Amino acid sequence: MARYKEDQKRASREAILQRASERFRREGIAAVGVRPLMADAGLTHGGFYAHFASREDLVGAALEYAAEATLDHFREALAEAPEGQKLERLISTYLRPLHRDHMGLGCAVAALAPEIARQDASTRRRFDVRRRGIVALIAEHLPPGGDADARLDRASTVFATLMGTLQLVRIETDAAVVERLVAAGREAALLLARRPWAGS
Amino acid sequence: MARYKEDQKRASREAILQRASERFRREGIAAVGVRPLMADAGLTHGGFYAHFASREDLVGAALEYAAEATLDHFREALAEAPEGQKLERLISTYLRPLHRDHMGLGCAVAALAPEIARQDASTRRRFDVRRRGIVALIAEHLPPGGDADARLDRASTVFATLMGTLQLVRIETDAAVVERLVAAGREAALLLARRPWAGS
DNA sequence: TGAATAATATTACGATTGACATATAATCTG
DNA sequence: CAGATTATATGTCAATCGTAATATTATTCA
Repeated sequence: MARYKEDQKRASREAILQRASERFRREGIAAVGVRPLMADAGLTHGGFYAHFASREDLVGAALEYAAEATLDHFREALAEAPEGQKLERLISTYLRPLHRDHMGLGCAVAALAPEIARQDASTRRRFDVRRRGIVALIAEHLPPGGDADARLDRASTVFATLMGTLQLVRIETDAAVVERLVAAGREAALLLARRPWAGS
Repeated sequence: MARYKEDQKRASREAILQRASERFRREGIAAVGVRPLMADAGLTHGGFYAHFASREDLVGAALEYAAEATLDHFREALAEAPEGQKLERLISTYLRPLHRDHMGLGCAVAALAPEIARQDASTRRRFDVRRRGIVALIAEHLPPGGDADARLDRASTVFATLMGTLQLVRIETDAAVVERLVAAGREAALLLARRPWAGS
């Protein structure tokens, strides 16, 4: 049944997705064509349509892939943090220079949010499920209290602050200002996360 | 000296910039070519290089233009607000549906932050001056107290939260979730802006 | 071994890209 | 009106785009 080494096709698809998710984040979705992408994955462009129905389809799949990778990455960072410092670790990890300087390997929302907003609703929905995963991860590590919805709402604001700060920092050209922005962003995120719940 | 109606060239340049700043925000910088852009401005593509040294040069100028327009827009919104409600008005204006639904006319940072981050440092610097203007505008309307740097730092966190929230909302496909995100974002921005200054 | 099939390569399509050289048309000076 | 000059238009360049049809290579079953 299976000609070629088994899993050959799956491995190729995985390679394409891995490269696409990285290059989309680093260079932007619109800036990366099918041909250079396939070449980067060690293939020629002709075979592309054996793996994806269209470029649009690849974009959706690559966004899923990137979000999944981001989620795994932060889950690992959380697992390594001592109990009681999970939230600080998450925030520090998100804002650290390593993350800022490698857009291609970091948070897909921070790297692509406006471009994702321009995609069709169907593509956006493919990504959105995973984005909520990141918010849920933050919600899990908020101080106890509040109902599930309130916790998700608050986690969203923490995430918005972190993501917004990271994007501002990536634009900033003055290194001293970068330091101050990061410190202020971290402090703000912690404040939002730790304030008392509803009726004090 | 002046052949053609005077200011003809200036008017053309202005038209190109106006269209470019809008289409870049709506469609993304990488997605808009010189030719369709010139056609949109009622000109043909050949004359482009009489106005700009290169596409890259246009990008920088259009980013300046967009940031300037955004700044004017929010200055007007602030002028209309009654004293003592300036800050709420700024936050509400930033997060209202009109702004969310018209990316081409809204905040250039929210529409283009990651793409701006990918530009050369020189292009980034052209934009960054204006971005700080928006932050300064927020800083002016924070509660009294704190030194100038502290006020700018705090204003940056408020802006990061607003911008991050707007981007998340633009991705979200569920209308009910959008409402909740906006409410939570507004509340968070106000909280960050109004917390007491020194210790405690 | 040879036929069947699956994965990838080759080649090509029309359309579009940024850039530029040259031609046209519109305006003012004399 | 004549002539100089300026703004825009036309046409072209190689390169690249997404997509697809077809050819080639690699693998396994009979």
